[in-house]
Amino acid sequence: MSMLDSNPPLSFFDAVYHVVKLIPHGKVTSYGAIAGFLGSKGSVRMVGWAMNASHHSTAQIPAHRVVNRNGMLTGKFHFGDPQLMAQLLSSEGAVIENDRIVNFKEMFWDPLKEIALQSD
DNA sequence: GAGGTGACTGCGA
DNA sequence: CTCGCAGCCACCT
Repeated sequence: MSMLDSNPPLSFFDAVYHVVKLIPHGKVTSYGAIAGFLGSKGSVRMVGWAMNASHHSTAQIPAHRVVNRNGMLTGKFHFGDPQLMAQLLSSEGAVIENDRIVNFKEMFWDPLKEIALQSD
């Protein structure tokens, strides 16, 4: 079968998209948190790569809610307009200052913890 | 089939 | 404080 015909149960990208779509409004998370939730803490790069491909996905991915561990808007240049990411986050209650979420700690949403609590 | 790439992270100097 | 390096793995050429 060709690689285009591959039909895995759930690709790594899809898993990332699933987690990102679970991020509540007004909350944000980090690449490392997502990678840790997926069980591959070392795959943080792949998470970012998945977000890059999120544009290719038809589903709406709130990629603006994913930032690095410092709460910095590292991927803001991938939204077409560099200000869009900060604008979206700002509209959700985030305080952006110098391309960084000042209240990042307050808005941080850890899927590994939050989802685990919801699961049971 | 093999090599290059990356929206990250942690540690060392 | 800043800067550099290694690790990790799926996707693309």
